[in-house]
Amino acid sequence: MRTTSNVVNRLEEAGVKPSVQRMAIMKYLVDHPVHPTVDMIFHALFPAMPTLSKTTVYNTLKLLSEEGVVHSIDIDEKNVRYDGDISPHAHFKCKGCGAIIDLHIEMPDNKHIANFSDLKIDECQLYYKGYCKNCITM
Amino acid sequence: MRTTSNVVNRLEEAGVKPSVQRMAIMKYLVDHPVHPTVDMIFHALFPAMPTLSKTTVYNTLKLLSEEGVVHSIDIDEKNVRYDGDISPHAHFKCKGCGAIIDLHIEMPDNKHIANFSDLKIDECQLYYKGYCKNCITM
DNA sequence: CTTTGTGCAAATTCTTTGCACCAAA
DNA sequence: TTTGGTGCAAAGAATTTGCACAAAG
Repeated sequence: MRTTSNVVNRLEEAGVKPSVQRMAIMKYLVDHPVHPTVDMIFHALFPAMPTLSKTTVYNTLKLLSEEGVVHSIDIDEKNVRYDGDISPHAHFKCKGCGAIIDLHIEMPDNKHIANFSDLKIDECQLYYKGYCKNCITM
Repeated sequence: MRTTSNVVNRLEEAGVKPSVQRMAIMKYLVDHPVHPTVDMIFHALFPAMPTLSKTTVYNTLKLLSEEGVVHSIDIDEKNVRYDGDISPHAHFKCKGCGAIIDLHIEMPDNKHIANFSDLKIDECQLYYKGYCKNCITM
């Protein structure tokens, strides 16, 4: 299957051993670009993997985001969200339904901040909040 | 005192009754633009206000941010930060010392997203992470 | 009085930790 | 074996909730 080999590659390239659990979590993220929470991932995988523990999901996502294989997203005050798409893009959160949507717009240029040269910037997150199509009318 | 009357004005303009506690919290935010957590605010005010409860700090900040008097900042995974400066600006978080610094740079133009016209955007947050001057060398 | 704000204590929720067991090299 | 991964149960930390009391008009 296409995704599976991609997933193995992405893990191995980052020096992460592709265990069954790690591959399942990574594959889930790639196949479900909805920026799921730990809980969502756990409940999605549990039926097919009844020995999976939430601790492992936490451990894995922590490892993967430290290694840069996935991104963690703090757009939601309540839970951390995870994104398997690490290309630069912004996010929009609907305050009505809670959905988090990718915005593939141009990200701000870090050179703008060359002035603030006493900072070493290595991450940038751009978040928008408002209401999506379905929630505007309500 | 300058700040106090400003604080009263900002609360009243938003239709928030200026109780002693609310004024103290608002004044603290304006006078200490370090994007404090609930806990920091509580511990700063408690000595002079021994009956203050953390619940009231939570209640007040929730109310103030709902009314747009302050901004809540999700740059830190662990605790929500609050900002009394509601002018548009970006934030930088040092991954070394944890400091959160204002970046008064131009914010991205929402018109860029006019294409995504099926979204009603009413908030924008721009976060940078990295290392500050003092933490780069370590 | 009546409404609104405050604050204690308990409950909830998300996340981390300690430790024992399992698996792969 | 030895190292690293997994998972349970417990701990920890941040925030919310329920309810009684206090304050203000």
